[in-house]
Amino acid sequence: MSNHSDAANKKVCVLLVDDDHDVLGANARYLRLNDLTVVVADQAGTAIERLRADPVDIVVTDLRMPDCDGIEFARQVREITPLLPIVFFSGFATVPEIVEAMKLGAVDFLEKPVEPDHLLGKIRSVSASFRSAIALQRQALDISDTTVPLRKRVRAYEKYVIESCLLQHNGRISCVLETLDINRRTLNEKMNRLGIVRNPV
Amino acid sequence: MSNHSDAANKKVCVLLVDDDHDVLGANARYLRLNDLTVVVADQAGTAIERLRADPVDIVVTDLRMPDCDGIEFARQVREITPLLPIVFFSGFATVPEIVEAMKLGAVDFLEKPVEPDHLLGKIRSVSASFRSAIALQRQALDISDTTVPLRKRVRAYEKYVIESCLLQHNGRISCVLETLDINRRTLNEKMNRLGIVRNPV
DNA sequence: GCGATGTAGGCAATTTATTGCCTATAATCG
DNA sequence: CGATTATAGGCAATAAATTGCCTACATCGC
Repeated sequence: MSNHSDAANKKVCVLLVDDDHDVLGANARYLRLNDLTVVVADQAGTAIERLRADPVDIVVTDLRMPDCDGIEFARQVREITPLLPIVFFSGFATVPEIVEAMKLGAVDFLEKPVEPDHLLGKIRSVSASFRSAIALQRQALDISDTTVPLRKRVRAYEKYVIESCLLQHNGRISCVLETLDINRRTLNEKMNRLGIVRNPV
Repeated sequence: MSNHSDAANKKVCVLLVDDDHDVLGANARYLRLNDLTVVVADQAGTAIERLRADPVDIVVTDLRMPDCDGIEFARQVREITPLLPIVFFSGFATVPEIVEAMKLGAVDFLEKPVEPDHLLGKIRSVSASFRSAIALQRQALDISDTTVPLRKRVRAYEKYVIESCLLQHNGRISCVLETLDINRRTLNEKMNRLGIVRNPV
């Protein structure tokens, strides 16, 4: 679908999550008309599956979902892809929810109802300007108040470092070995353990 | 006094901005009792003056102020000190306000009324993470040129997480154990390995 | 003083991670 | 085609981290 190998004419691929089927359908249609690839899901579980199945460039999700709250969903997304930009929208959001979402690296927070056109603009600007140092920094440095095992945090951090490094060197393992000053066998083991997928260069 | 190390001796300096004099006074008193230096201001203009006059380590401000809104204030702060951590609090904040505040680099957003104790914990954790943030940033996020071993990065990150957590819970080991979901012996070992000093509570 | 609480650390068993050696599999080049 | 390069992974030795058990020490309230 969204083949990452050809940067020039690659379509931006959006994972759109909303439990309201009408809104979901309408937005998806509008985005597709505007030359985006759209993967839809009407709940968090499905969205995570889709995410595992197919790499996307940005996640746009409702904060309120029937099967799982958006913050928890964002955490799961972060475990799979620590770098993926997430845009939230919601009709009723509390202050801690918004703050937590932003800390989890949300790039924006829209209020319902979301204008399709506004959404499109947001997606375009985000996918264009993503990879701001601040976003990465926040994500890596954030310490939340909640109970998150140190083990888990360290794993997430390690994954993030390795993935960033991979991205930076276009998936060239030998460069990562050198940059991170690490034994090849160790890197292999870590990537397996952390579930880092090797995308073909 | 004499039982503190050099690093611990340096008091954290807080710029506290609130137009409610009673709350301002009460919070300032509480923070001072807990060994922080507090500079107060009851409006944005004065706060900016204070900021220019005297370097502070963290700004804690109301979002609503008589002479200027908090977002505009944060912009002015950013012009003077682009990296200074800002914590907002407010009773009525809109979604765009919170999002904008977080984008301007707010490190947190508290809801009024703010518990003095909660505020203290927040300030300590923020100033701690900020202190190590620069070092960590160099090691962890400056992926580009230098070869920084993954090992070293992970160590720095672990140290940073533990230290922040310690500060956030005012040095109470048992809380850290719970928050980080870690065995006591393991934490002890890690702290020794990473050279984390236990400052007396 | 005495017991309760919170903490540190020695020791040793166990688990987990690292890594060298060797082989295998693609892909690419000449 | 064969040689070269880049990579993955099995196996096993070794190194390091985790953690339970036990002891010790300080502090605090009674």
